[in-house]
Amino acid sequence: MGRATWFEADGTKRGGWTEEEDQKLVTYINKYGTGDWRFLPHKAGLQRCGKSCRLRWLNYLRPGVKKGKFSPQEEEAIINFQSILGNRWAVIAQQMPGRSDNDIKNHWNSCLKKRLERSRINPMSHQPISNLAVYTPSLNTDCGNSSYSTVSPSMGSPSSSSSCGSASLLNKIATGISSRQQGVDRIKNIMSDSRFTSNISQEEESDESKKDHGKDLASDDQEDDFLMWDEEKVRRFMKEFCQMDFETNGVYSSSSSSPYGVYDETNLLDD
DNA sequence: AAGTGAAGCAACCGCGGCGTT
DNA sequence: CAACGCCGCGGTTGCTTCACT
Repeated sequence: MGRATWFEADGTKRGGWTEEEDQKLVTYINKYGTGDWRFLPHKAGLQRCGKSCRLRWLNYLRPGVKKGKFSPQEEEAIINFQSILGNRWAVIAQQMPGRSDNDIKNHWNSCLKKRLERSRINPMSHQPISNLAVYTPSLNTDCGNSSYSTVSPSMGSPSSSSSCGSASLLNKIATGISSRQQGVDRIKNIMSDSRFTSNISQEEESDESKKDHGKDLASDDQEDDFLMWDEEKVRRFMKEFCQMDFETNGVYSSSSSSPYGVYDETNLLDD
């Protein structure tokens, strides 16, 4: 599979990788490590750009990278994480050892997203699709559960964003703002749960006692913090999140055998 | 058996963040 | 503090394979 190979004007090779190239890259990295991607291709004897080498290594050649089909548990986990974190594939990948962000992203875009849509669940909001929500975004008056309702207010008038005529821009707006805002909204709900609030706030208190926080966990400041969470913080959150029961909006089941999360997608996975 | 569309996978592109100068 | 360059990330594209008609 993959793309046909071709050469740029400067002699850089593009497209699909050969076994020989893979071998060269693996041999070099095993010996010298990744280091500076700029010079790595030249040193490894490859006519590739550093970016291409990096991608190939991270998504395919890196030790421990898991190939093949996603298990139902993994799919469940992806849906779970996506509902909370949005399209932050790198963060999601960190929670799923062996899977690359590219792999997860591909699987979401090519399979899981469509599966949710077939089941009439909005893959952005993870809420059941209603005709009202789909066709009348500007009429949505609920408290931000729909992606549309989160896009419009923060971006000015809906017409201003759609009038640019760029599907790519609209996608960006939708995924960047709505999914993250959706995540923030959900996080706020979760954080308002006393169990979570007490657990996390205690840890925050001890971890960062030097800092003069004193902020409410559900405040706007906390939203901004959430958007910048590092791996450790996300991991901690996911740990808490996965231990919790949700009866809030019917999206989550009260229990799950999954090691990853609690999203009830049984009927979807059987699809 | 041939045609066609969907699904899956690999890789490229462009942008934003961050470190360095 | 602005300019620059590199890296990482997310979106998108292109190719192959598979399933169905």
